[in-house]
Amino acid sequence: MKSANKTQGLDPAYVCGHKDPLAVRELLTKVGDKWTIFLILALAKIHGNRARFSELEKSIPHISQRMLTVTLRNLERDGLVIRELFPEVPPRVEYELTDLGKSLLRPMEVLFDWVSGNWEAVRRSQSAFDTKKS
Amino acid sequence: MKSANKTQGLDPAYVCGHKDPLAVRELLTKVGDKWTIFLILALAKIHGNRARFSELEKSIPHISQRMLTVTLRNLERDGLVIRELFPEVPPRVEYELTDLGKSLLRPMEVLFDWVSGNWEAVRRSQSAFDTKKS
DNA sequence: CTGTATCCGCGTGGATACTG
DNA sequence: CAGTATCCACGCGGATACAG
Repeated sequence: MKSANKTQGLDPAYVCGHKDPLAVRELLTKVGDKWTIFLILALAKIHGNRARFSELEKSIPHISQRMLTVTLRNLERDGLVIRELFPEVPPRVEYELTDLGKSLLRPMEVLFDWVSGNWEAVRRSQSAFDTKKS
Repeated sequence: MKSANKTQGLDPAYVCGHKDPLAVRELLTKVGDKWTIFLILALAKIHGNRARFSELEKSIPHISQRMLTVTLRNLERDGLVIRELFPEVPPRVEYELTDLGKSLLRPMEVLFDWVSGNWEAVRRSQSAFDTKKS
């Protein structure tokens, strides 16, 4: 199958050395989405892997109702959260992280912590770069 | 690891409990970008935190020349990579991860590994979801 | 309270052509 | 080789209105 795709002794496409590179890239795009990250983290920490729609909305400043709904639907479809509807008046809906969703928690936290700890350094670098260019 | 819990019991906006929530969200969007992730990982592994333009292009299937250039410029501006031009004919340009860039390596790998290890489970969940809905 | 539906402006990014 | 410059199609996502 892959007999002669060596350039200098290493696979040039090693990063995508998967059965389905497109699927990997697609999923990577999804889990890297800012609303997805905020949602996973919020869902985990508000009470403990479980929260209702309105709580999530309050916990994630500036997210539109549309994006909250859309992102939650995608997470449900991807098997990362479970949606539970309580037929009350007024209606109540709770979302809970699945085991798969919980397993994504660590990667999200790691990424979020890096951003939290380094955004100021990045900002300084940007300023220096822009100054040098002007 | 639970760095965001520096606030009292239950801050509804704990996720954005930073001096500049907008900056954090913005940077999170950038480091979550698929081309950024592939680029950081490729840069680190081709030879060892250093590679030239054409090598990166080969290592990241389907990336356009434009996006490679744009992403590299942003990474340089953010202080994650350093660009070094060798005035030869033909010209040669090498990019190298800075210390800040290297510190982002682990988060990227963690996220990438999760995707690599779970995209099939996600795909199955999607199929089940779609079947149930149709 | 928890959505769904529609409109639509705007940024993202591919394709293409050209340059030092 | 390593870009830069344009054009422009497309989808993301905000705003708004409405519903169960």
